[in-house]
Amino acid sequence: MDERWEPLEEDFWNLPTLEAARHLLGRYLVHETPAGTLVGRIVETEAYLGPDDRAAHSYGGKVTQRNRVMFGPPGYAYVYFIYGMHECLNVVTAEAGVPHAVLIRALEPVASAAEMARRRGLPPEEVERRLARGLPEPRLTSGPGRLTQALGITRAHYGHDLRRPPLYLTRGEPVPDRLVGRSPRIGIDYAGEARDYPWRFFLRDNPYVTRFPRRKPEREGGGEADLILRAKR
DNA sequence: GAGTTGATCACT
DNA sequence: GTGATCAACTCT
Repeated sequence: MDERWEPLEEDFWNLPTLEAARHLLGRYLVHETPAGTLVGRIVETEAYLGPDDRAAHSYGGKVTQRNRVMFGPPGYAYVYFIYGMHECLNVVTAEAGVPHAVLIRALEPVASAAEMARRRGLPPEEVERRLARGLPEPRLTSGPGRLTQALGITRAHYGHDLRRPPLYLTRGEPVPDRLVGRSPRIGIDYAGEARDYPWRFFLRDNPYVTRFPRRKPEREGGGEADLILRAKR
């Protein structure tokens, strides 16, 4: 039998946020739409641990219209709009009152890639051909703004329970530690000391993981997800 | 390196 | 309420 499509274990939502971010890797994100069931496998995440994390929207602990769902119980969607054009999806983690969330940064397409291509403004047949040949098509779902566009996720999903259709998580294909990489988070240079926290998790050598913008790998291998430290400022 | 608009914040 | 600032990004 195929466990990939089973619901997430219910005690997943009891995990501390950094473990949740690590163990979201390999899971399937499923969106059932009239145009098809869009599915991607999570290959990159970032943890945001307010109120002490300067990069988190919940930094400082103040509840706003935008961040309020982060303060609620885990398992719900925090979708925000950024740079005037992109939507980003987070999974709320940690118990109510602890404003943590995990940003989904990249997916690997699993089903309905042609429909994802349409939504992304890419030629569906061409994309399907590439994927059928085993070639990657990162423009589909590589990046937090791209994957929401590909799966049709918007602020209309704000506060949605990610255990329920039409948008939910399943067990997917679990990932062993040796395939997990770790690094500082992307795009938060303003966040002071928090910019160096290694709270980004990704699948090693997966073509859908976003590139490293500003750091060099320090070392290789290692059983436990090993650290990649920033080179300079 | 520019684009684009909404959320937040410091004020009136 | 009003206006300034700037963002957990993407594409050229």
